[in-house]
Amino acid sequence: MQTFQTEETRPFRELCADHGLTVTHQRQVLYEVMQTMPGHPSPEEVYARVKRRIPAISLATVYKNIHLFVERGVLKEVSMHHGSLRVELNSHLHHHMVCSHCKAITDLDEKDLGELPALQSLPGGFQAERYAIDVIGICAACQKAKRS
Amino acid sequence: MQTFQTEETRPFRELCADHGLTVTHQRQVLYEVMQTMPGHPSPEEVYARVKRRIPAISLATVYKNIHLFVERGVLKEVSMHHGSLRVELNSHLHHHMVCSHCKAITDLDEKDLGELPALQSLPGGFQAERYAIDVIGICAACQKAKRS
DNA sequence: ATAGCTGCAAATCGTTTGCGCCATG
DNA sequence: CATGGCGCAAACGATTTGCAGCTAT
Repeated sequence: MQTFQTEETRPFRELCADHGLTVTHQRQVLYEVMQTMPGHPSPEEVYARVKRRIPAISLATVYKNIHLFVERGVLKEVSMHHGSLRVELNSHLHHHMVCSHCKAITDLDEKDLGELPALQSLPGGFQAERYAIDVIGICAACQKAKRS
Repeated sequence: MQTFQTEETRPFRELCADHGLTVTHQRQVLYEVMQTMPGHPSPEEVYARVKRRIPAISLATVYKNIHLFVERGVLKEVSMHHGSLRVELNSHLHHHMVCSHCKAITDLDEKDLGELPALQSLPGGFQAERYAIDVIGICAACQKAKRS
C-alpha cells in the first residue's frame, strides 16, 4: 500500500525533486505564500506577499519562478478575462465561473457541473489531457447592482 | 413565424442597431474583415487587414472598437495562452482545443463534445450564460515531434 | 446641434532580458 | 567548482489615454 500525500502537505524539497527543480529559499517562500492565497493571484499580488518575507526579492524572480512552476505543473494558469497572468496551485479538479461584468473568478467544483463528456476521439487526432471550463455569466453581486 | 438570420448575413446597420452602436465606416470594415478571418486573430492582425482598406485607420481605433464589440456581444474573447488579446466572431456554438506544447488553438464544435451538463443552479447564485470550454492536450503535430 | 467617433502621439502596464554576482548540489 | 538562480535596471510589446477635430443621428 502506498502513502498518499497531497502537494500541499508534502515537504517542499520533495516536491522540487519530483519536478526537477533546484531548491532555493525564494522558491520555498513563493510556494508557501501561494498556499495561503487560495484565489487566483496575479504575479504582482504574489510579489507583494513574498516581499514581506524576503524584502530584497525581485519581481523578475517571481515571474521567472511562476513560469517555471507552471511549466513543471506545480502551478496552473487560469482563465483569461484579465489583463494579466493569473495562477493557482495545481490541486483538486475544479473549474471557474467568470463574471462577464466585474471579471471576478470563482472556483467551481467539478462535481457541481454534473457529468462531463468523456475526452476521447477528438477531431484531428488531438490527444486530450483535461478540461478547462469557464462558465461565463453574471455573479450575484452584479445582478443586484444591475437591478438597482 | 419569424425569419431567422445569422449575424453574418444580417446587414451591418441592423447589427449595430441591435447592439446600440453608432454605424461608422471603420466599424463596418472592421466587422467585414473579421468575417474573412475565421481563426482567432490578434488586434494587430485585424489592424493590418483593415489598413489595406482604410490606410489612415489608427491601431487605437481598432482596439477601441474590438473592446466595444466584445462588450456588446458582437465579438467573443478567446482563451489565454497568448501574450495578446484574441477574438472571434460570436457565431455558432463551439469551443477550443489548446495544445499545451505549441499553444495552437483549434475550434471544436460543441456537438463533438457530446452531451454537456445543463447550466443551472450554480453555487452562489451565479447566473450562467454560456460555457467556454478549453480542452487541453497535445495536438497531432506535437505528438509526432515528441516521438522523434 | 451634440454626443459620439477618429487619428495621433505620449503614457502606461505587464512582462522579459542581459548581466555580473552568489547559492546550491 | 560548476550550474543554475538571483537582483537590478533597462528594454520591450501590447494596450490605453488625452485631446483636438470630424461625423453620424
